Amino acid sequence: MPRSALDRLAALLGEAIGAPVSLERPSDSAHGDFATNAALRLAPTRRRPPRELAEEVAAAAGEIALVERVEVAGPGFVNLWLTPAWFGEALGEVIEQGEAYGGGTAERPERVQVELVSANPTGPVTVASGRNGAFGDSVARLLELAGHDVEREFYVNDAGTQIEQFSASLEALRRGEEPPEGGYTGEYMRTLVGEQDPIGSMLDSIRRTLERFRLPIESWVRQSSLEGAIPAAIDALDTYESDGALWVRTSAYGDDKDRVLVRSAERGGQPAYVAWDAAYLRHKLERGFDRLVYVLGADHHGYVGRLKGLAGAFGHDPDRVEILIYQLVSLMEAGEARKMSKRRGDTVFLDELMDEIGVDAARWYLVSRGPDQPIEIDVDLAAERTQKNPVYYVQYAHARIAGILRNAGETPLAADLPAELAPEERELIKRLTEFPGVAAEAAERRAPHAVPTYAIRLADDFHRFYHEHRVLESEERLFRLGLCRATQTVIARCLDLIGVEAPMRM
RNA sequence: GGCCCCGUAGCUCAGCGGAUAGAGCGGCGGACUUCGAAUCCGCGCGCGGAGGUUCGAUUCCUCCCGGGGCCA
Repeated sequence: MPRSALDRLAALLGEAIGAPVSLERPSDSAHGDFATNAALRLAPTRRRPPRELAEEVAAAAGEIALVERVEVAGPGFVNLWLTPAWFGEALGEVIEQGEAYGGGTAERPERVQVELVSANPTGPVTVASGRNGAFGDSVARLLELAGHDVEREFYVNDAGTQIEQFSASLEALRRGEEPPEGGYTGEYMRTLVGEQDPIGSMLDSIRRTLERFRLPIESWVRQSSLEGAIPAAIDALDTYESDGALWVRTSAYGDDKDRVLVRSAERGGQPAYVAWDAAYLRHKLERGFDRLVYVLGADHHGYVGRLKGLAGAFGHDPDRVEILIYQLVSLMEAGEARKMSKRRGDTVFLDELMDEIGVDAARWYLVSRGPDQPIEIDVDLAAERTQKNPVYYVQYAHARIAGILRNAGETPLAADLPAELAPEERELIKRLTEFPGVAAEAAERRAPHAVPTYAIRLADDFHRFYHEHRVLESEERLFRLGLCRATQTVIARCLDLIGVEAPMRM
């Protein structure tokens, strides 16, 4: 599906040479507005010298009306310069499509469930869960933009040993005693002593925190509500008995070993954790999602094989289950690493981080690193560093544009093209045409950190344009107002994808 | 012991097998009589190490070193 003026150009070229073509923006603008390495890629399969193929690609490109100039360079690159008409078309479609620009790129829209955060209701949301939420929610937003139907779900672990520890700790506090070994000793526990329903109260707090974090949860599922569903889930699985225990044959579906579903009578005969996981997974599968996305921290990477194996053991395609793993958030204090523990209250809560640096900086910070990259938060520097957070750089570009449009008085809708485009205008428009590709790729790769990276570049191009050119008192007023509006739209979209506000003033 | 992730500039990080590897922060020096200076411009031989695959490797493969995590 052609996604933008850039993609249509690539498609045209691809058609001409009978192979897919991707257009890249060269780091050096002396190498054209866009360049393609198609000849280099094609050389091995067509058994032809790359330069020779490049000449043919160049000839084909020269036939396209929107291409102004073309050259063959280096080992076989083809560099393209585009006509003002192409720039006008590119800008026009951003203005015309507005908020829809860059959307609907999914080839096969799916019903997707994204399970995220799912923090134990035994304490406030930590920054570690904040990363889960920031990452997972941005993936969800990217999938929505691409055209998928997404539901965010929070799984409440309100049963099991953690909850027992939690309750026992509270009981001890109520009696004025110390919590048991391994119990919950965090400060926040004191506020729960008088609560009728401490779990429910904790859940309310979690709900408020996530709302403040601009993370909409469409569905909440309580683990305790699944207990009755365990027997039926077990019946539906591929299982066998051994040593008095009941096992599920996950190893037949990609897991590295089988798992105990129900412990042997000597060990209490209780369903194991895996049985709960199975009941929950079945509950998800039965709701008709095409895809189930789990967002889990690196400490849970052992779940990948288990969950996919369970899906297989239910007779479903394990590929319907997709597990996104992100590396952990660690704490630095006074130059030393600190092990975080919610039980001990030895952690930073998401609300504290938001108090300290604001919601926008927090969301930006937690999503801007790749999921495979561990995040270290230096508690001493967090507030100081945030003044330098690039989120403000991007927001400022948006506010600046808003100021110009306010002064302009009317809403510009046309992209009247001047006779000649300034270099800064060309760069900015090229950047805008990259957005649909960036968003689509970020969605496909589940890599939301590409969005802030792109947003910085876009803001950068805008600030440079702004510095060099007047908008209102210029001959190109209408065109430049259109360029501003288009830029503002795309910046706002980027910020929305990562849950950051796009301010009209700062 | 097995498995997962990471090692890129002083610091924090980008970089779907392609040209001379990029940003932000910090540092130094410049630019406001003009739509917002929270901005712009200039100053940078850094891909942990060794092999391999390839026309071409920061990117893919193997081993080693160094950090983090999970399981046993």
